[in-house]
Amino acid sequence: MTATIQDVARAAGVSVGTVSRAMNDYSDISAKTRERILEVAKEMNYRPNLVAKSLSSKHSRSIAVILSGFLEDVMFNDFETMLMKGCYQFAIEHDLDISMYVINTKTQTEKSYEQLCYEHNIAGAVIFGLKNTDPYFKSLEESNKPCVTIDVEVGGENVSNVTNDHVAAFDELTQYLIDQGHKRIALVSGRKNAAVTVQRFEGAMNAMKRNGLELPKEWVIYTNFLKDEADSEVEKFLKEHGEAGVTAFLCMSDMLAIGTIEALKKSGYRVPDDYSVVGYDGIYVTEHTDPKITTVDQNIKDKGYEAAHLLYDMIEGIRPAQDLILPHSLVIRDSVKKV
Amino acid sequence: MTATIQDVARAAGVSVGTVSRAMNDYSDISAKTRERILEVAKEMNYRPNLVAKSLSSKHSRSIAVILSGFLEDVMFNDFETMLMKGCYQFAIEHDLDISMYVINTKTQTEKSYEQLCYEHNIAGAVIFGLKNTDPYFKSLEESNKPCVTIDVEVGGENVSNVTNDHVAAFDELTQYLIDQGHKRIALVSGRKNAAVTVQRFEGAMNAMKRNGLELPKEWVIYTNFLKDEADSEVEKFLKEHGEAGVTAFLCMSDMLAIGTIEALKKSGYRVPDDYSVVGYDGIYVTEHTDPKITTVDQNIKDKGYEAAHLLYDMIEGIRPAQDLILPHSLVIRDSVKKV
DNA sequence: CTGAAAGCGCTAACAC
DNA sequence: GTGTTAGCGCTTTCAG
Repeated sequence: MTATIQDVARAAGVSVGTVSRAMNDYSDISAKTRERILEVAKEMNYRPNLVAKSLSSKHSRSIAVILSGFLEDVMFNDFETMLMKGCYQFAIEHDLDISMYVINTKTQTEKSYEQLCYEHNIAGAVIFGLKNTDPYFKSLEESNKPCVTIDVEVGGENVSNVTNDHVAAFDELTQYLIDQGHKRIALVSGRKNAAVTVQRFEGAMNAMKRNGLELPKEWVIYTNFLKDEADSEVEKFLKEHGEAGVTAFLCMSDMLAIGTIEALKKSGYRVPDDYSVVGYDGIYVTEHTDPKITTVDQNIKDKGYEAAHLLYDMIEGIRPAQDLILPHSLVIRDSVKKV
Repeated sequence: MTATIQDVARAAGVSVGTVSRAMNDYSDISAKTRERILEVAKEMNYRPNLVAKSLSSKHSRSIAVILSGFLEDVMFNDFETMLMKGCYQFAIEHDLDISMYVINTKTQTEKSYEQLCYEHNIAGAVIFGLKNTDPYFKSLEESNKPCVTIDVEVGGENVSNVTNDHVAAFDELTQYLIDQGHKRIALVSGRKNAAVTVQRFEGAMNAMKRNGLELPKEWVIYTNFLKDEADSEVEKFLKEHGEAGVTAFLCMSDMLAIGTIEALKKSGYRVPDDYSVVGYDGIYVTEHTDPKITTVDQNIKDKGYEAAHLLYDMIEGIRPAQDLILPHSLVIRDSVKKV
């Protein structure tokens, strides 16, 4: 069995209180005793029980990454993984305890965010994958525990949002396509009412209008951000609109771009020779597809890192809840042809 | 603030002990009071504090997924994600609390597995990504907390291993390639001393020898299981050995197969027309690459599920530590040409 | 500076 | 059946 604070106190010939003071680097203890206790603790391989610690102190150095829809979604891609990496990176650098929990629409109704935090003595969480139809969406607003959402604006005293200027970014991406001479552009869209979809749509429209272009309804291809859907829907689109249709596909995510490219290849077309395709997100694989995909890089890992950072600052009272808009950058690669 | 057991007791006009009995569904309590207490608890939105619970009861319904190398490895692919999904799936179905922790070589030296469990009052863990050079590798053996490793045999009273018969599976895969008429086969290998590499190598050799084939040293391409390495190494290989070389690439993982195909395409070859390629693992993307990759499906999600299952049974004393060998299946798709 | 003691929220004997 | 009470391992007053 692992040594407890009692064991260390006994071995060092001091009280548990003193050991606690030594372990937590308090000032009201003589350097000499601290040294000695630390020595003894090390020898005994003592590790404070985090659980007891947080129970007793009522505040914890534990944060969480909460994933919504992890088990439901067919695919979980680089995006979420990179975001997690960023969070874990920050946590490890700052000696925070971090763990990942999974929720779904059902568990959200059973247990509020605050209760989840309370159950595990978690100081706060970064939440991914929340849909605007999820129960948490409203309950977060009244939460006393700080949290940071990604790309989804919830509102409330204790909730921050880390995002990008998706409107501007998608505008840039669209403009790039236009600058390359594309006038007839299909939009491969994500879930109709998702916040990110709405923003990106707005960006696309801004660019199109500015350039006097139109986006007919039938050129908008809706998906739930799933690659396979892009694949099948684009295939269908090609059959319906044929060669005379568009010259480029503007995709709301990289996964959709990958699906689109698959559909195009399957139908016997070459990218970018026959059709140009652009993605959005900047996930790892876009650098390794054929062709390499032109996309908007969201610096996803940084996004995770900054989300954890902001959460930490909120917990410590350093920064208030806020919307953090991170920079993005257009990454030009090989999936667009100048026409 | 969230209600405590005290609050519920007071509101229901009973003692905390009784509330505890009601909440935990003990038998020595009248149905009537139980009902009433549950009612009150529900109304108050009471949720027991798991932390206090495990601290007091000394056993917890919390398990963990521990990832080694999550932050170091350039890529974290479908494989680990599917494994996690399986674990979380089991946990959720069985009302276990599950969370994910990340370790690396450094943190492994600072804190043993047992200490990590102790710190968080975790009953046990499924551990992924352990390298045979990692500090945990030895320390797990003496652990009192049960754990389940994936594809890596550690040994010890409390450690199980969930794996596949990689020797047989890789033998089958190789045999398939041979059956399709391939005699000159390059092996795209993983990390030289990794357990999985050794096993797969053995499988390949078994099949080759049985068929009177040779595997010259220069046809073995070593990587660290990274796609990009496969890409660059295979490209190099093609330059060195040219057209007259091999007719097929036998890859130790799907990611390596993807990298290999990329290299082949980049060098102007078609798959499977010019070269055949097979992968191993059965990750999601192999179904959606161009061409679809012939591979060995490990049923990765099941693997995660069964790992969590076994862990649970070990914790509950239902099953002892053991090596669980799960079935695999050859999935024939489009990346191999009959020659 | 250090020890003693109360208490975090809960469980698990032990009484009655 | 139910209440009472002693901890679980730790932090944090409060004395001295």
